Parts: sequence; structure tokens; C-alpha cells
Amino acid sequence: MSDTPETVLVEHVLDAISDQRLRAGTKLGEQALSDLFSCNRAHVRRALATLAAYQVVDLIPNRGAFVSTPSEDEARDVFQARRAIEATIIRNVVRRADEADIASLRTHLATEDSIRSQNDRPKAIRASRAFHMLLAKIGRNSVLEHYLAELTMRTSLIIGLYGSNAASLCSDDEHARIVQSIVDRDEARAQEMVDHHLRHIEGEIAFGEEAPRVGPLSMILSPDRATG
Amino acid sequence: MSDTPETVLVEHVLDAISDQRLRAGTKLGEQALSDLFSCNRAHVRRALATLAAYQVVDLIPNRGAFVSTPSEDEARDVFQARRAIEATIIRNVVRRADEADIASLRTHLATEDSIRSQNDRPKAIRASRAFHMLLAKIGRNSVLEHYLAELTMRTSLIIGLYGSNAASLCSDDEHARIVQSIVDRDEARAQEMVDHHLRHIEGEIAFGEEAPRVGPLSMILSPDRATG
DNA sequence: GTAACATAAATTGTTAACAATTTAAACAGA
DNA sequence: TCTGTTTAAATTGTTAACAATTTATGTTAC
Repeated sequence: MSDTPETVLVEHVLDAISDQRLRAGTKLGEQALSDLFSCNRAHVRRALATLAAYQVVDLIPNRGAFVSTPSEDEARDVFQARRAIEATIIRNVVRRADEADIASLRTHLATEDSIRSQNDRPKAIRASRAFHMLLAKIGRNSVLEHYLAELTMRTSLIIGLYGSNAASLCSDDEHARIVQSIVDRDEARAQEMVDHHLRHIEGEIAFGEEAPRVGPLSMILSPDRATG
Repeated sequence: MSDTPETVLVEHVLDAISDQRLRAGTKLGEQALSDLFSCNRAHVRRALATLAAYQVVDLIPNRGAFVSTPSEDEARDVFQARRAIEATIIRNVVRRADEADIASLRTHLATEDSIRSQNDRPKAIRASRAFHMLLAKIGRNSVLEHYLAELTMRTSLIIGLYGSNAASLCSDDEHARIVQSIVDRDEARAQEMVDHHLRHIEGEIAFGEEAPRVGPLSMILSPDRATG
């Protein structure tokens, strides 16, 4: 991967969204971004065009760029799309996962376990997303992987907007059971577990809530922050 | 939809790709595009960033923008993604299609029929893609609709690259049978037909062929051309 | 005739200045 | 105090000029 200013900016914004540091509706000012990432406005504009194409940012003429605010209908569409895509991904995983892949899944489960004991919500959200993206990677279909990256991002926005505080995190338990069915090469069960898992997450969303406002961009998006 | 220069440019390029007027590897020069669409280079650059995010254009630093050339692996991934997405779309269609939707499907079949008698290949390609996009629209999931738009575009590139000349067009026959199973509200059969249809298209692809070169951009992409 | 090299043209990348629009602030009148 | 208007600040939009890089052209040597 090249690390042009555009790429860096896009990656940081995506990370911030998936971590729920950046919330729906937040304005992404050109000056603010070009200052933060010390690049010129041309770069910022290109990056914003890319983010808009990914559908995580809305570009409003003469007004600027805003982190997109998914509607209730859009939220349901996103979840249905995730079920469609992750169903195929998990089938690929069951068929294609080798020993190394299964080892990496187990490592990931352990990581999630240790994070759970810490009670660090942002970290937990990131790890939870990482599990689904790890499955996508193991599935070895780059197109589906790319779409899932977008959809998990939008899921973060949705949960940030409508998610009830208590739950709305992937329970590690369900992740563990998914891994087990992969190990068992039980395709039907794996698909059922993933589908159930996604419906579980969707079910915990409480529409009607309003989003809280957030602090200044510089606190949220500092480019010096760790990327991985 | 707004019709900013960026939007117009993006739409025209996408149309040209889906019609196979623009083929894989074609260079999209900034000057050429800004002349063609009489806008400045800033607009062109933003439009190209959008097209790159849609993965139908590759942006190579210091070299410019090129219509992307899907590899064999990527082609398989695209088709698998289409099967995953269109399976859910057709399920939605069977459940949600009302009388008006079915009427529009029948109208479309008639159009495809009349086009078939004309032997106009570009027109046939466009109509064939339109059938799948009509299904996506009737399915009423905007997320899946958007992804299918991208995937059909990339399918056009793939067929343009590797497709055997004779076949590689959706046969109207299969489309008609899909519509019939929608009318019958036969979900399982509809899904099976769509899956079979997509595998049929994929099966006619002959990897290893090389792409022919194309003429000047101005012949391919004139903005005066009809859009609909 | 071909290959390597030097030069010229064309293309992309970068920056800054200015115009147009929106947002915020100050202010006057009821 | 509230409303509406005016003025100022900030932000986005547009354009042009210049630098850096790549591509094409032409020349020379072998």
C-alpha cells in the first residue's frame, strides 16, 4: 500500500469511525483536516470524495463533508447486506481455512477474551470488528472483504447512533462458537451461527434514540495516533 | 440527484464501461476528460477518485487513471459476490414485488426480445445489465442495489476482456424463467434460476484471451450522448 | 537497422490566490 | 427579551500558474 496523504487521511477517518470516535453527523472541515494531516486542501478533497464513495461521508455542496447518518431503513439494509455477504464468507472460510488460519482465529479469540476483562469499550469494538474482518480475509474473496469493510464501518455508525449502551457488542461467546464450527468443518452450522450472531446484534438496536454531540476533530483524529 | 460536473463525468464513464465502449486498460487522461466535459481538472480529479473507489478505475501515481483490468482471480471473486448478493436480492423480489413491479419486469422482457431481433450487441449488453438492476431496484435494498451496480460494471469489464464473442450475453430465455418464478412466488426456484444464470455467464468466459485496443476517448465518451 | 542516449513535448502533481457561499456575530427596533 | 437585519468571519468552490515526472521524438554511434 502506498501512503499518499489521501490514503493516510482516508485510513485514519475509517479507523476513527469504526472505533466510534467519529460519530454520525460530525463535520469534516477541509481546513481542519489539512491542518491535522499537514497536507493541502486538494488532498483533503480527494480523500473526502473517496470517503463519500464508500458511503461513510456525505458531501453537501457549499456546506462541506459530514460523517453520514444512516437512517433506520438504511440500517436494516446494511444488516441484510451483511448477512448476505458474511454467509458466503463463512462458507469460504469453512472450505478454505488451513491450520495457520485456525491458529490466527484462536489467537484472536484469546485477545478478545483479555480485552473483555479490561472493560475498554472502544478497544472491544475494534476487536469485535477485527474478528469479522479476519473471517473475510481467511475467506479469500477480496471483493467480499472490501464490501464487508465498508459495511462494518457503517455498522459502527449505526450502533453509535441507535445502539443501546449496555449490549450491542459482539459477545465473545458467539465468536467462539463460530470458530468451533469452522474447526469442525460444519458448514451449515457455521452459517447458522453467523446469521444468528448478526441478527442478535441487529436486534439490540433501539431506533429512535438521538446521537450525542462530540468534541473537536483534533481530539478524535490525530494522525500521530497508532494505526494498527 | 445533483448534476455537478463530477457526477456527470462519473455517470458517463460508468455507462461507457457497462456498454463496453470503454474497455479495460484505457487511459483516462485528465486533459482529455476536462476538454470533453468542459470542466476544469479539479473536477476531473475528484471524479476519478470516485471511480477509483468504485474499483472500476486504477489510479497510478504520476501515470494517471486507467480503466481497471480485472485479473482472473478477481473475476471469480466478482462472480461469487454477485451470486451472494443477487441471491438475497431475488429473495426480496419474490417477497416484495407488487403488480406494478411485475408489469415493469414484463415490459423489460419485451424490450429485450425486440432488441434480440435487431442484433445490436451494445444495446443487448445494456439491456441485459438493466434487467439485473431492475431486480435490485424491486428488491428494495439500496445497499445491495449499489453493490450490484458496481459488480455489473466490473462484470462488463471482465466479459469485455475474457468473454467469448459468440455467447457471453444473458440469454433472454433465462431472464424470462426468472420472471416466471417471481410471478409464481416460488422463492427456492427463483434463487436457483438466478444462481444458475450467473454460473452460466461465468462459465462462458474464456480466460487467457487478450483485450483488443480501442479508439480515442472522444469517440467513446462524448457527453452529448444520450444518458438514459 | 538497432540500441542507447539526449532533447522536447505532454501529462500529472502542487500550490496559492481569489470568488462565491454559508455561518456566526453584532446590532437595532419593537 | 425576542425577532429580523446587517455586517463580518469562516468555509467551500474555482481557477491559473508553476514544478516534477513521464512519455514521445529525434539523433548518434555501432
